[in-house]
Amino acid sequence: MPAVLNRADPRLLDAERLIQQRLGDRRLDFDSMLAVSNIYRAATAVRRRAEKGVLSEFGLSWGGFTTLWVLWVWGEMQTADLAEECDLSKGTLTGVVKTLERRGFVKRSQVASDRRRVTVALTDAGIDTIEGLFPRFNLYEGEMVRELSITEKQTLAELLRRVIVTADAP
Amino acid sequence: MPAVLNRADPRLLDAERLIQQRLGDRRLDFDSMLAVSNIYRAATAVRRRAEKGVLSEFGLSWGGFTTLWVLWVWGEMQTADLAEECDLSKGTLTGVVKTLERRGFVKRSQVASDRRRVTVALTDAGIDTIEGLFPRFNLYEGEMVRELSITEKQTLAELLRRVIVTADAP
DNA sequence: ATGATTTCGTTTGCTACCAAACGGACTATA
DNA sequence: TATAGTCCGTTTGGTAGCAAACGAAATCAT
Repeated sequence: MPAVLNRADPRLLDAERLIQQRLGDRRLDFDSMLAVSNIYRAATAVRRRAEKGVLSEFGLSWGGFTTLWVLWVWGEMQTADLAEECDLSKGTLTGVVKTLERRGFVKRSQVASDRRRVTVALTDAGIDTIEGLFPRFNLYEGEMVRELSITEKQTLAELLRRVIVTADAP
Repeated sequence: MPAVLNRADPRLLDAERLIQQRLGDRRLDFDSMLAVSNIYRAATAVRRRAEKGVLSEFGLSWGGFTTLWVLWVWGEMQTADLAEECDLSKGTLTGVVKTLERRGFVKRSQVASDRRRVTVALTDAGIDTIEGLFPRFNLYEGEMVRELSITEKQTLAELLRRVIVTADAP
């Protein structure tokens, strides 16, 4: 997990040796460690980059963008479905939607047939925003993986997909 | 980014078609989109799993664990170096260290030669914790990538490393 | 039907995270 | 040695994120 594990310098070997020393006889699964820690570091780097670049111009966080995007593609949704599709807890989604509502990007409506339920939909301003933003965001995504060939992007996505399935399994 | 993009069902095609429809004539870099969104989803899944499993038993967050781990491997460090190695802003690190200090895992010391500076070191309790925790955490890491061969783990780590370098570049 | 249970979204209390502002401590230039 | 500038870690103010508690609404069981 620390930055040093990915530097192409002798400290990497130092780090591995130090870790093994701390561990004594216990065995160390270095390949798994590096794979998992790189997933996390890549996600952090990619998210920070997006939020500082494209997203900040539109006053959106990563979660806010995701929510807007899902609503744009799928249209008006009930909050429970929206939370699942955005991979957020329902409590978190309440807050994200509240922020988006304050910014004027979405609106809530109560469902007549079941008054516990609430749907969320984009406003016109929300539609304008996501339509202006998404092409730029997609370019940014391309930038983030510009060192990878198409095949490598697909490999990366597929390997990650298998990790997601494993980690999400009950 | 939404969950549906990774389901092996016709909705994936629906999603791609819907997105393209919303985009009109603008081109869509689907491979990059899927690669980037899977990085983020995998990181979230893996982190959640760790925090609900291994880490919760020790009362640690992901960031708290990382900090403990770095201090264990490298020994006492100044906060600026620690923040960089843990990939956290200095403000965030202050909070994480504060929490770890409250739990009795680390202690701070002022540097005599420069009284602005502060070092952080593990306490005995912190050492016991990380020594008990790390082998379990490494097993968990193996679990998260158990569907991948050794070669695939290395490929994944290498592809991600290239993304990290790109995203971290100024 | 009515009481108990379940199912909604929201609220609450907490940690995490960042950027920017801050104040104390060092340093360089005069 | 002043004093202006720089460099520390901390604080502040904001969003994000979760789990658990909550109140209202629907449904189930009797």
